[in-house]
Amino acid sequence: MSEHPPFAVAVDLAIFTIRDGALSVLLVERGEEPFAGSWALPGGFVEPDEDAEQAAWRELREETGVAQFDGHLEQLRTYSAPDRDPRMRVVSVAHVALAPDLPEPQAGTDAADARWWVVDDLLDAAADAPELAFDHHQILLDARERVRAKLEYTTLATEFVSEPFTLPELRRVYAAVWGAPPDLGNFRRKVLGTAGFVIPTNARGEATEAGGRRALLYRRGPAKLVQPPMVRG
Amino acid sequence: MSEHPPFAVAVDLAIFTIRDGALSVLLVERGEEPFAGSWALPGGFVEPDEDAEQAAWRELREETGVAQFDGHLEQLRTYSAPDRDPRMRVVSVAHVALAPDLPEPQAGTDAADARWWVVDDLLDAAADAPELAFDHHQILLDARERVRAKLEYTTLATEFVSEPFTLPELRRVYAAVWGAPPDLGNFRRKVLGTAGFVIPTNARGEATEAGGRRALLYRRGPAKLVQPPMVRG
DNA sequence: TTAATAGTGTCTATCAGACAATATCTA
DNA sequence: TAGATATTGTCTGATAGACACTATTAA
Repeated sequence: MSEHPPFAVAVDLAIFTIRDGALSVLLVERGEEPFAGSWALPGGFVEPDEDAEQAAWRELREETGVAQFDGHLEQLRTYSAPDRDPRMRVVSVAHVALAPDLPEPQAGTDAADARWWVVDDLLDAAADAPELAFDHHQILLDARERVRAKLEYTTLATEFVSEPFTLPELRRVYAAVWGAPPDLGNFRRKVLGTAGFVIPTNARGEATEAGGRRALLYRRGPAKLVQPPMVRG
Repeated sequence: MSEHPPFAVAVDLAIFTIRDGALSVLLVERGEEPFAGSWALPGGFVEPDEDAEQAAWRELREETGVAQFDGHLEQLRTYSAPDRDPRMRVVSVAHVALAPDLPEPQAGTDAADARWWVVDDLLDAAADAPELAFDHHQILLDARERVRAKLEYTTLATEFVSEPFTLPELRRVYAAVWGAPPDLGNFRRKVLGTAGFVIPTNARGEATEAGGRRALLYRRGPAKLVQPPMVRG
């Protein structure tokens, strides 16, 4: 057995939400070197008495400023290229978080600024999109693909909406993540035909200024999987 | 930003193959503390100049004794409980590897012994199944589930057979991983109906002592996904 | 009344599940 | 020829895709 050189272990988070109909991610502007002034995924080092998931939950609360975060968090994968951090050897356990529309974030102690970005603007080459620090561009790519894929075969989309919610709201989640809305009738058939996807209530949603029929309200059901999967348009 | 305490970063491997019709995994008997005498997944520490995947490939070659390993390797997930190694803080990036029937392994420098185990015997409570070291029972559980799931929507099963192979051979891979064989006719229709899953050759397989028609031989195709997925029996 | 949004119904091509029939091989 | 294995064919119920139609609401 060889020696085991010292590493630092960090967590990075791709925190997604739907804002104005677009899949958005929280970025922080780094206040310190390396990459001072660059935008990066929020994250931090794992403490001696916690595992990576606990560290991710802690960072999530710190960065969003939400004490009672009720969204979804899961491990994505680990990034460990030797030169990914110029300071020293840092291995990052990346995570993906989903949440209903969150408030504008507060800049943390080590971040100069923090704001929501439209994911497609960051990844699909928009004019004013910043380069991301470290390997965070790749992490964000992988994270978006994870979310896109999971909407197909899980009920994870409900984590993007606050309860109670309407089916048109839920459908707009799919539209935002996939880039195009699934067929209206087929979408309703799939969601309502999957036992435990949503639980109906008797209430109806708010009236909008534009008019139109008021939609029925639902809550999240216990089902986690959708089988057979929905197909990406 | 807080301090970043030193960690050791390791890789552990769940190396799967099909032996005698059963999904099998390579375990090593530990020769050193902690868990001396216990069986464990092969693994080792990440070196300063390599990333986790390179370390996994290196360990794979060392443990299987195969210089030219032509199977599949992918990252599973990272295990980081603070007390998972009693010596010190070790974070392990677990990987899954698939390969056609491999030779009996040689015990490495730090392993007292190495052998193949039937996975279901280890996980589904057989009488003589050993307790695994560290959190390797959980890792093996997660690894098996990853393989089971990926057979549904990918062509990964072909990584378990040597080229050229027959469809009955490929079907026995599904039987071993899922516990029951998929329907004969429907399986053939699915495999042959998925463009690029397998590439036909003109040759036929060897004759068996039991007799019977000789099966046609195929090679792996370029397709990686199966859509819609096969359904687990 | 009109425009906008929500919800329901229907037709059809496709396909998975089940299972039967035929072909080819060795002993 | 008999037994074993491989390959092909067929019937049917379920369902996804496409799209038309009805219902409800605000301006």
